[in-house]
Amino acid sequence: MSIMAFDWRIVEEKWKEKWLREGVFNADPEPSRPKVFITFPFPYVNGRLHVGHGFSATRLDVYARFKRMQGFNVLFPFAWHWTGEPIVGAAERISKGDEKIIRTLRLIDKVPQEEIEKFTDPVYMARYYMRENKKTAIDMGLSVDWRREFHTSSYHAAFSKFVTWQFNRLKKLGYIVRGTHPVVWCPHCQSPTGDHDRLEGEGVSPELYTLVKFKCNDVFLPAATFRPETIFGATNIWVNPDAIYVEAEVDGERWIVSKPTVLKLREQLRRVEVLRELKGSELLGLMCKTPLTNQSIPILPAKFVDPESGTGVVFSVPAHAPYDWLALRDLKRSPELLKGYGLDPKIVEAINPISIIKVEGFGEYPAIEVVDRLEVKDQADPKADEATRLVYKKEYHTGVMKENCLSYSGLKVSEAKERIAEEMKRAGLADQLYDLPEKVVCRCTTKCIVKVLADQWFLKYSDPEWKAKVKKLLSRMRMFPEAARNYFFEVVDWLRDWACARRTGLGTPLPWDPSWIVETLSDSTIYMAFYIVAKYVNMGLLRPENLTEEFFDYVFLGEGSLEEVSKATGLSPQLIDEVRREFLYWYPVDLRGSGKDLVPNHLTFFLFHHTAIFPEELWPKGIAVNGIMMVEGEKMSKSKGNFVTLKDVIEKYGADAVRCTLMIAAEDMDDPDWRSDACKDIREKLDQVFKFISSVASMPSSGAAGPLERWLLSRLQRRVKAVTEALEQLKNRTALEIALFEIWNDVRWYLRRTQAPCKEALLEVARTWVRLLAPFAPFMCEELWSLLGGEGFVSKAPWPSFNEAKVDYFAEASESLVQQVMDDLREVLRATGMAPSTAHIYVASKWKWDVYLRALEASSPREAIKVAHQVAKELRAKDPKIVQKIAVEASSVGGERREMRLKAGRLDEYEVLTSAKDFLERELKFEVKIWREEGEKVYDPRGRRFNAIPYKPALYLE
RNA sequence: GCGGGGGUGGCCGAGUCAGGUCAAAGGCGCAGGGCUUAGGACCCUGUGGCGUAGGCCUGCGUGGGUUCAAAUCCCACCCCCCGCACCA
Repeated sequence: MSIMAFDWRIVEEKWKEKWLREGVFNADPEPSRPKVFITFPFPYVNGRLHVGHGFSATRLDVYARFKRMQGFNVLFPFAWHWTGEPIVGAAERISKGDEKIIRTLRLIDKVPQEEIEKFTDPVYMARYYMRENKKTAIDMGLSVDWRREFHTSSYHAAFSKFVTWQFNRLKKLGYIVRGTHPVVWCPHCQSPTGDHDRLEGEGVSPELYTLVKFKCNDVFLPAATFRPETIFGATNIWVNPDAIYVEAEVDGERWIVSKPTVLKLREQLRRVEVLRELKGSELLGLMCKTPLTNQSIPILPAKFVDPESGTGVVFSVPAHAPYDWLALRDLKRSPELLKGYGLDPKIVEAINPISIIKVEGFGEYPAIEVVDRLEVKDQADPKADEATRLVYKKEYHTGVMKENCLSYSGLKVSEAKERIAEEMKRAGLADQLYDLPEKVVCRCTTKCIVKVLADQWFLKYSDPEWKAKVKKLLSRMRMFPEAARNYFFEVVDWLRDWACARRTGLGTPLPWDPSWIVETLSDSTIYMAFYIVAKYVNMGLLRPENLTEEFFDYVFLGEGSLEEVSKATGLSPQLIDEVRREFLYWYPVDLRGSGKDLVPNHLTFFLFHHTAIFPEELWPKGIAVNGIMMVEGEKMSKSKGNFVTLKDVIEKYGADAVRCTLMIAAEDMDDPDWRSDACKDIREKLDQVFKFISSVASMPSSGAAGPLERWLLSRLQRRVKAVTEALEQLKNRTALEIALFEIWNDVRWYLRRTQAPCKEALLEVARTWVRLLAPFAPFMCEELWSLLGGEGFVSKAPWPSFNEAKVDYFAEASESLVQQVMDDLREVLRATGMAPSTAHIYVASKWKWDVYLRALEASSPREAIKVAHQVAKELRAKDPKIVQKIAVEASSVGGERREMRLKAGRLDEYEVLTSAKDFLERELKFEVKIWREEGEKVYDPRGRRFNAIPYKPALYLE
């Protein structure tokens, strides 16, 4: 093969086929070999795989390949997620001829028109993307055992049987409960409105308001509030005089609320019967009783009261709520307005704010102070919102209830709030209502409300004992990076019950109530166990009807006896036993990895379900969390049009280049950024490596091995060690940076230094290098491995092990001296601007080395100086200034370099530099003369030689 | 608001846990030179400022502090990104 002709298209095609044909990545139990079971969350099949998938999956694939080369029996399976709504939704939109989605499919996913037409069938669409994405995964070089492939939902009978077993099990264990739950709801679509289905109000979720009930004659006015603790400061009630209110029977009690409140209450499972409508103004002037304190307060008009928000009834706390103070002030300022409503201005004049909360940095009336400070004009001024937030925040965090708050006096506001709400509700003085703090509009343009769904099925993630188990697991798992562990702990604490069934979409019916479908995140928590079963299903040895409850109980949990299970399933005991043993071989999962966006949901659910169902020894061993893919510095999205599919970039740059670009983009939880320029650069770099290594293979033998070769191989060993350590920690970026760039730099320096490259040494470098790169650029490395005469596949070649015997500190120290001298010479050239004809180099005399090496051993600079002078005295050195300099120089050396110099010991600098003389002259283009400081007849017109210190020879240029 | 992660040179990004190897790895970009018919690739040099001798000054979000010594340790503050649920 010519060294110029590296066609990655041919090479990738060739090895891809070989891997598949020979089943290189198929893995079966081998009890004598240690195993590693690595899983990637199956992708959803509503579109093509993108570079984000590529990043997460390649990271795991690199680890899988690394471990495989280390001799582990590695299983890396793959499957597809069909469960959920979006595919069905997309199919519907296509049926309706939605241009937007059709254009996206055509332009981004590049789906042929005739296929798009068939996407009106969601199952067809899922099949299409499953097929396409599998091709891409293979093209990408993922080292997958494809015999275990499957997909989810009822369209895969065997998988459905598995989920049925899982959910029956969870229910039996008491982890599934029934309950009610508030959701954002579109009254038109009659379904929950998720974030992605909204025109307005992204991120808004139902908030729980307390309804404080004020009795007015024989009816109640329930005022909605986030601040029930301020009830002690209530001076009046606000209603909007122009809004329509209703008097209604609510669960047997008579309430007055704004008209839109009726629908809200009904959707929150309240029985509401409207008795009459009335205008807000009709309520003005009536007197109400405050709960707890039983004070009489009037109902007054305020324009800021929104009938759409809460109940349209607000209680006024002018001391602590800016809006209330503003509305009150507005009334005080315009008595004529009151008269218009037939109210006596004296009522308002008599109202004074009541201070009930002590707050740091504020006086009696924080609301008034903030209104004044921000110069809020009136209740219509937008600045009133800011004032409200400010007071709320400050009082919530630092406020304490004053002595006029009954038994709540002295409590922190944050505590009082909870307790008052709770106790008033219990006493029937308050109620509750969910509402949206901001407007939410459905895609269908309908304004959303909160609906409380009754009798939903929940996974009881709130269960403290369940949480405790997960925490136990978390504290002992391997976690990459370590910072993710804390994140998980927080998520576990924060997690509430999860609605685990839905009415629509693809999926597996809930076993005990088939009108529901198991929700998409809930059917994907322990399916890694199914990879073991799937192999037998795909071989035709297991059929869906064999997969009974007894079968899974036995295979996964060891429950029941072989005979019984054999009878129940109609399978041979041998087969059942084989599956059981295979399961026990591969389980538990050693590593599962994905983006950090899956931490608060999928990855945590994965842990929950494992602790619920499996015995401790089968709980997962490790999780890897990575960052979120960016594209050219921006978040990737189909709507933005910056969506990068793996298929496209693999076709353009080749899988090896794509893999390396992704792997060098980020590690740990940092967000990788896809830049096509970077990929182009990597492509060129790989081509260059290929060219070099293939040239080594065809190089005529030459040059004997000497110090330079020892240096090269010593460096190589350091690289081996560093790459291995990085890969163990999934530090892909670090590992590839060393494997691709640092080794390249070493080789370059070697080739520059030597006039006669040594083939043996270069072959050793090449053979090692190819294996270090193989997890990252497997296609190219297979090709190179075979060019170098390597045995079998590089994918299964032994990983280079660090050979300490080849680390040569002396060679490395010598080489660093040469580099130091060259740098110093250049520095002088730069500073003086001269073009010398000769450079004289003077190496330090022996006694200076004695001083230097002793100073180098010292533990601190102070110590180094002390030791240096001591040694110098013993040696009767005359120049304390140079001794000082040696000590300072020695103590400024640290880390790896210090270790190297200590281990190298004394260098014969004269010898080293003499052998590098030709090199220096060649590089610097002037004559180089090397002298010993203590030599005779030394040419040294400026007496420079006395400045020489170890590793820093003195220089004289002329 | 709560929680998680961050702020380093033109850019990306190591270094921070165990203070001195740090004007700060590596990559990209840029500039000069070499090679070449030319361009690309490749190789060399430079890339904070100053400097006719290998040095000095300034510097790692801001302001203090500890230390012989701080990007690294302590305190306070500012800023940025990402989650916050029925959704894959």
